[in-house]
Amino acid sequence: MSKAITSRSQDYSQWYNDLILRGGLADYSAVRGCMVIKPYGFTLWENMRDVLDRMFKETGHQNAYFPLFVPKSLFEAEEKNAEGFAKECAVVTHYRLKSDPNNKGKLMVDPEAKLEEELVVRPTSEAIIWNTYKDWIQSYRDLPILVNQWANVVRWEMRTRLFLRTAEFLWQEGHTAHATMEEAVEETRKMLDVYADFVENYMALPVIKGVKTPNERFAGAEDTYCIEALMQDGKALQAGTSHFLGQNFAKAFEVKFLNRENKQEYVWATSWGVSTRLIGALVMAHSDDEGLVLPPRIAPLQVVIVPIFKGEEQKQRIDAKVAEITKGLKALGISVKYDDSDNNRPGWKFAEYELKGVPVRLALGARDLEQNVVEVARRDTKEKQTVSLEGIVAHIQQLLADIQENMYNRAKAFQQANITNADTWDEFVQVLDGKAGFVAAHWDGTPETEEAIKEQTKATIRCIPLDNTQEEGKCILTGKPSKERVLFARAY
RNA sequence: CGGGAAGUAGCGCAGGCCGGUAGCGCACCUGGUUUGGGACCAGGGGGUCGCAGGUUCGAAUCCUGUCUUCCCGACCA
Repeated sequence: MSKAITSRSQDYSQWYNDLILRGGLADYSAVRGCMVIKPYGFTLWENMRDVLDRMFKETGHQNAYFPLFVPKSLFEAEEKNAEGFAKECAVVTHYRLKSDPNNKGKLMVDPEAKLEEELVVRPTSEAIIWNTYKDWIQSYRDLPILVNQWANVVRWEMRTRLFLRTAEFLWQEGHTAHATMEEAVEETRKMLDVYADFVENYMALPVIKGVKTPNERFAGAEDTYCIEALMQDGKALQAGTSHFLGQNFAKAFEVKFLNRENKQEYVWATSWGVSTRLIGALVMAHSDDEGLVLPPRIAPLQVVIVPIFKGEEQKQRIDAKVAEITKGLKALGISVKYDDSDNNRPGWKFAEYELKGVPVRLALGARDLEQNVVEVARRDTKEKQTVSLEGIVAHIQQLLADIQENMYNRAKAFQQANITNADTWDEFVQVLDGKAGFVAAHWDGTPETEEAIKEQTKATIRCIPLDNTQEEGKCILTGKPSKERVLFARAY
């Protein structure tokens, strides 16, 4: 393994790839656009998943599972949704292979095993789920339905990037059904808040909650809410979405319920999701030129202990002390690894665990034992401190909390410093090409203007912030009147 | 899907123009010495040269196709 990873200033994209691969999160696979998530990366995902799953359950949701395959006729029922995804769908057309008579030892698709109806590999599950909900819902007493599923989906992307955009990815998709519009809207907003809470408090990543413009809206939704995060290179990344689907799917799939007045009504719907893309966001937001920097609350490994010793006698004394510390940490639910492997020396281990983003590293040697201290290094600031072994467990617990907070504060300061107002077209372009980040500017509210700005600058409207201050202004492109600024950025 | 680059041992690369015994560094294995920021010595193992065709007495090398990855565009979470 060579020493250095590509630095951010040298090549940001390569830096990102290096971190994923060398940090042990994922690998490329033999399948185009699909990656292998390695144990270290998957543990990270599991940690994120566990927290979210708990949050979903606390807000009244239950998990269920729906098929991977969606019959084409169901898929196309909600036209806007179908059209939106049509270009990137994998389709199953046959159900059998056979030996190739012209090519010994090889297989071919059996032309006689063509499916009556093609199956779309789900790019999202609204269709199959709403087709199912039709059977679950008769009266208002059956509502609401609050269901989430953890699943894989496939979107046949032209250009893929590890975690950010892969052909297959893991996610969760919540699909809820409600008796009233108000309740569905409330659900949409509630889950957006859950996402923001999770991303900010567990991933230490500040986000802006907003609503998408019609151009950026989910296909088939009435309103798409989002949380937008800012990466270190000044590009924005959509970290989660929550959709108010109105009655679009209920109408497409004839899902009606009998209300208290004994009248048939269409059901109101929401859907919401976050994906393994969040891992990409995490990497790009916090990490540095030495490797990953992972927030303690979701890090696969929170503490690593490296022994430094001469001879077996010293090693045994260190082992005994480490066992004590480890026991104390585990009792507090802190994950810890004692790396006493003999094939690498301490310096190598230091570099390795920095690359992997382990929040806290302890180095314990004979000298430390004599003085009853230990060297504590924190990954976020790379500071090293010699700390008394008395109360070390409590110290580490506090340090993990400090790191979590510091990472959030640092990212928050970066985000705040990179939201720039622009009042003229020149200013707008200058900011985008210079410091980048979010540009808060007036827009006349038309899709045409949004499209024109996108064509000229590659910047899109990331969102209209929910808590937006209202102020009179003029559209930076057309000069037409506007009542509020919207957030533009170049985005992943 | 267009434009560029690349694929040779687990990783990073040389060899390729000019066809003729497949190499180097790191990693790995064994033994020993080591251990406070990517250790050292000695010995050793490992490769259908991405894959499939073709040219040739002979192909990592030449030709054709194909797959995968990276970078840049159009499309998207």
